[in-house]
Amino acid sequence: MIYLAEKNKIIVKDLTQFNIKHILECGQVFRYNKIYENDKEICYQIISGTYEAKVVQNEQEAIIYTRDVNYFINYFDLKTDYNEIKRKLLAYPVMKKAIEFGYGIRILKQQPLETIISFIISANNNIKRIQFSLNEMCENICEKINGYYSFPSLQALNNLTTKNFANFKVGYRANYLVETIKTLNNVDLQSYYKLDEQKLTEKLTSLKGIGQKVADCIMLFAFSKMTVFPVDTWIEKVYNAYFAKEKESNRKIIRQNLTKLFGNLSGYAQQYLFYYKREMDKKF
DNA sequence: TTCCAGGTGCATA
DNA sequence: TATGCACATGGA
Repeated sequence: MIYLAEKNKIIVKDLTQFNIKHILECGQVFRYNKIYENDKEICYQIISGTYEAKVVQNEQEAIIYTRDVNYFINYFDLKTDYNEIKRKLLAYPVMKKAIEFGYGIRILKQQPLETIISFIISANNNIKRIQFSLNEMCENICEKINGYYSFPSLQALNNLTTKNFANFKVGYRANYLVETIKTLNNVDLQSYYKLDEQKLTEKLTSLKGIGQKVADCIMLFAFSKMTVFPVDTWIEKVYNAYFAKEKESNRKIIRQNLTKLFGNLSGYAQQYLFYYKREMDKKF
């Protein structure tokens, strides 16, 4: 067990497989804020649906302060041993640097509705503006309770027009969002947890603004499907740098090859590689 | 000015 | 089934 749960906090002792910076900044989630950072510790606020936590991490431990301990034990997937996963992934030589760099990544268990909306906005966009748009949306239609804005319910999202979304700077995705929200009124997202990868892909890609890549992200970050390998512009770069014999730009083929290579560890591998490549390219 | 960012929809062949 | 273009937006 890597954590200890108390009434209003979770203490994570094993920092070889939990690093709040890696977890939040690896690109899987958008609604978080760095509250402060000094030479001793770092503090983030994270909002998921209507839940909120503040995480303070120093050299010895990470403490997750929250009213909803059980929610965040599941959210951070604290019952899974990531050292075992990383050990298996190290069988692939290219993974070594990526895992050393993002050793504290954990794949979050996010809420389906929030993940769907977030990743529709993510298409052909950059992370900074995805965060901006989501925050604008939340701050405009949710009330500030206990110092933060929740993610809106489906009911609240129903009130938003294309023009509203345009004001949140989602660009041409505004209409996709309105259409998908309309469709979701007749969908039980909880029932999607039971579906296999193929069925779930069919359901998700039938929604406006969701293709293979966005569906993969939703399956990975909300439905814990570890057999998927979302291929975006960064993974295409990774593939051509470390895996390809000759340059490949067909993302369907890239996805086929990577899922074949990593099997049921695909989702984990993808996230270590994405974070590593993106951060490395930022620095130079 | 052009390119790029966690791509998708749609028309066309 | 595969290919190519349009699509908002703002930073580099």
